[in-house]
Amino acid sequence: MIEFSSSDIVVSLSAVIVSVENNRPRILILPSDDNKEYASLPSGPYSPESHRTLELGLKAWVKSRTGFDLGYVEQLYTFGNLFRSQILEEKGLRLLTISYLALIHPSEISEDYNACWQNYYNFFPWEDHRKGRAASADKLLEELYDWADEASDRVRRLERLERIQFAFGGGRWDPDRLLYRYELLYEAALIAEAVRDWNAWPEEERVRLPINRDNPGSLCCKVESGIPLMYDDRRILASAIGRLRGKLRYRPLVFELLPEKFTLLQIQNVMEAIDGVSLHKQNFRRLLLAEGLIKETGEMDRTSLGRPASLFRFRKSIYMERPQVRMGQGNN
Amino acid sequence: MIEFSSSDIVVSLSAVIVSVENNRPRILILPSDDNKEYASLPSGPYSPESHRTLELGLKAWVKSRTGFDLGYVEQLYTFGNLFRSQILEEKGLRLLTISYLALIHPSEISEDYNACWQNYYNFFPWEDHRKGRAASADKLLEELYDWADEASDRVRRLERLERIQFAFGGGRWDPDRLLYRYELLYEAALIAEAVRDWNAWPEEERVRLPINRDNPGSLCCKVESGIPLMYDDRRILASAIGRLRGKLRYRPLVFELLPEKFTLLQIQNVMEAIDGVSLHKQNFRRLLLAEGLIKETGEMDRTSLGRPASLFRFRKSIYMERPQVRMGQGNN
DNA sequence: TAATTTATACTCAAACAGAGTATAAGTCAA
DNA sequence: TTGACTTATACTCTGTTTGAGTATAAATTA
Repeated sequence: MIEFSSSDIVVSLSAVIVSVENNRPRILILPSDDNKEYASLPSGPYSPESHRTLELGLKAWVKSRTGFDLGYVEQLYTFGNLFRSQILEEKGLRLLTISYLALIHPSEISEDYNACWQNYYNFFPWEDHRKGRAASADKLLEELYDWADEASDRVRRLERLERIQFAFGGGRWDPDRLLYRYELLYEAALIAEAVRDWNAWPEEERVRLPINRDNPGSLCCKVESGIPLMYDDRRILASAIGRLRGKLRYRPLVFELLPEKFTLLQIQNVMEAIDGVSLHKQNFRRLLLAEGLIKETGEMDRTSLGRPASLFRFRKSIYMERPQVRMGQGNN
Repeated sequence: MIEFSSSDIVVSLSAVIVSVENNRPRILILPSDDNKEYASLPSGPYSPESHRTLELGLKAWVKSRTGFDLGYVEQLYTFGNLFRSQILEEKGLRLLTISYLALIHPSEISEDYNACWQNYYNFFPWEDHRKGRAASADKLLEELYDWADEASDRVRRLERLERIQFAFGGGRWDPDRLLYRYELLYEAALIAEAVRDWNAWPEEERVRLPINRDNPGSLCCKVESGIPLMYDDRRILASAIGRLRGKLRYRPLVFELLPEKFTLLQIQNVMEAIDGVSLHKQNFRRLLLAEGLIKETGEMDRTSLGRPASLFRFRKSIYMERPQVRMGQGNN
């Protein structure tokens, strides 16, 4: 029926584990140790003999390594292309990685385990527009225009300009296009991994040779384009955050990142942290209340400055009826 | 580094290959032969030694088997849970399936290869609401209410009713919830596969025991709930069509299913075929023209009855700038 | 020539999104 | 105790989008 063996394939599960603390969106990483130059995403083997489903396997593995019970878990993408792990490929093995997005509820987070959380904007500094357009976004944009000018002919140049426009410029900044931006930057060799991987790729598949104009001949990334990760882990991270941002807009996932009771501002802060944009407070409030997804508890939050805010709770019962959590745009 | 072997895993690539012909949305299937009771999706091995990427592997395999060059290809989901292939599991192997959605451009379709196309509403008869709400949707809804009544307690019953409401009833029919509906029907044992798989599952994981009230004791599905497929192929199909419907709303994928030049009605017909709903013609026109994704050719279509329609062409150049292809709702 | 069919233009009202003003209810520091 | 500051919440205004419908144009066929 299926006439092949797959002993030359190694299957792993990688997880992008997200939580939000104090307006900082963070992910769990395994820090680089002496042997490794790069940090990596938590990644474990897939053991069909001990787990009925992929997701259960992932949860069990994460639990055993970090002690965290994952809340929301969603499969993202399966990577199986060549040039992902040189070590395995030298042994004639192909690495197949099934990536997951997972959210951790604040109640799960114990103080004694604070080692490996990293603000994810460390990996995508151009993505945080909460205090106005990120400076690095504009710097990268300049670099991208240089890249467009290097195109071999006019059509190709225009195509590059169009992609740049779609990713970074034009009308409104779209947080959901994170992955698209990352891939464009990679292609333009403005991402450290692109430089690192340059030699591994066959000649005809290589991205632009990164040339530092100030120091011709050297391979380097001039601008702050974030911290690199192991293998293609930063790409996986990009797809996870992009997906999270998109999904937040039409499914009530925020509550997975909020305590049992919360104020409207807390919801807004989590949304803003993840999206990297700031929202119009009054309109955000209007939308949230119109949704009917939350219910007033009658209690007040007195921990913060200013007029106390009502505490709300998520109405799980109505979860399914109203899938939309729309959002406003723009600063106050 | 990754300390495990995966010789007990078998990896396959499955494809849901879609085209639209004459207002009928179709998929490619491998018909059941003498050995098999069920038809299945085209599915091939993943051979890392011969293909650089998963997608290239899929394309090559489909090309060799069917002669089709796939246009748009998108990875969907990777299935790796237990109870997917009894045959392999008896040998101690786990089947890992990476599923894909692929679209075939009409120009690719040769007349001599017409064997294996099937209208996908044959598998989801409750999904076609182009001529008003599908009769089978209402029949299934009745069955689902019976299922809700069978719940062990009040809370569980209300939860079921809520899910039923979300899937089938309430305000507006949402074509994007196809997968959700399929999974609900499966759980309520209204899908033939649920009955077929019933014995394979461990006791505590089983879905409802399907009882035909008219003929107590027998396992059966009373209503027309579509043609079953091999393994969990119909679930894969459901996720593919659901995804296609969703994506069509915010990416200009329709053009992958249309000839080089087309009338506005042709676009609408393809959209309606895939979504299974009918749209307001004038509003659809307004939206399409506002998008700027299409350009008039100046030519007219004289092949159909009535006033000739302008022929348009897809403006690829602007592809990236305007990702949205919104749609109106409702009948004329 | 009239009935039929499809295309296309235009109107109208309700709902919604973006932006802002106004006011309430707390804290904190002088 | 007052006034500056901070946050919450209510409400307004306007332009856009959406859903639904009317009107007219341009072809075919009986």
